[in-house]
Amino acid sequence: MKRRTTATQTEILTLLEAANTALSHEMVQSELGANMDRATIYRVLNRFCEDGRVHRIVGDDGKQYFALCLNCGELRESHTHNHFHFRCLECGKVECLKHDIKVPLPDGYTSERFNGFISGRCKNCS
Amino acid sequence: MKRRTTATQTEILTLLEAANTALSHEMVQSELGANMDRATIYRVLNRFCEDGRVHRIVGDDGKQYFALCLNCGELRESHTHNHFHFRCLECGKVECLKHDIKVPLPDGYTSERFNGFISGRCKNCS
DNA sequence: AATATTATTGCAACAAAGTCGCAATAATAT
DNA sequence: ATATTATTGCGACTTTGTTGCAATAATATT
Repeated sequence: MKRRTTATQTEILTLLEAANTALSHEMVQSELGANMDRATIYRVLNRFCEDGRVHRIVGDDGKQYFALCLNCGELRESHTHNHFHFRCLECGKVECLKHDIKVPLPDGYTSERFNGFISGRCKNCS
Repeated sequence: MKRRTTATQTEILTLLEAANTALSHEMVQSELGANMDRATIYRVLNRFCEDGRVHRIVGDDGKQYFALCLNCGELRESHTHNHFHFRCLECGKVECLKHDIKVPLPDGYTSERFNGFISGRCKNCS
């Protein structure tokens, strides 16, 4: 499946770059207008994940967030996104935290996906 | 709102104790039979959370899991559940990991909820 | 430049997770 | 034994996310 460049995809990508935070489908929708199809947004974001351009975080609200994650650029190839994400309960922003976290697993356990999430109040909102 | 003891509640509590892992609504349902009402299960579990008997974790599958968390008994009063949870992608078990994790937040940020989640393969399934 | 190929889109339908209102039931208090 | 009210069960609903299928449009082919 060779990828094609489309308007929708570039718009979403540009938005993610500009945002500098992790965005939910909802945020993308409301930024890019209601004329953009919901299913398409999901498909574009999922495609970005598959291609490793974006990583997916599941929030403690059960929703999916997507981020380019500029903080962990060097690690992107290796697909280890072992950093936390912070969601401000006030303004809703979801950002990558810088530190990489190591969690000791019991013997014989192997990790496939890391999902660290903290919510609270960001600097602006506290 | 004074609490009352009911059959449903004790059943669920007993199940959580026996399980020694975190359970989703679905797991509770399938263990305790289809005759038990879905909404009731959710309400019971939410009540347990409010009462501090159980804590809620949101999985990287977007689902809620509930655990007595025997590992962190001493901490229960303080309501700080800063430990990770591990879900085996094979057998589906969700367990509390022992270690408490400290995540450094940027200046001015305050934490309200911690949700650490790792999925992979447990000892039995790898 | 015109055509063929097929990735992507838009729409509708769907599934699953979770919540809520309301009347019926059943634990506790009187 | 009765009154009070927390809990249950049912149904309806919302939100998130996915999927099938026909239409559209980006690339490859000639």
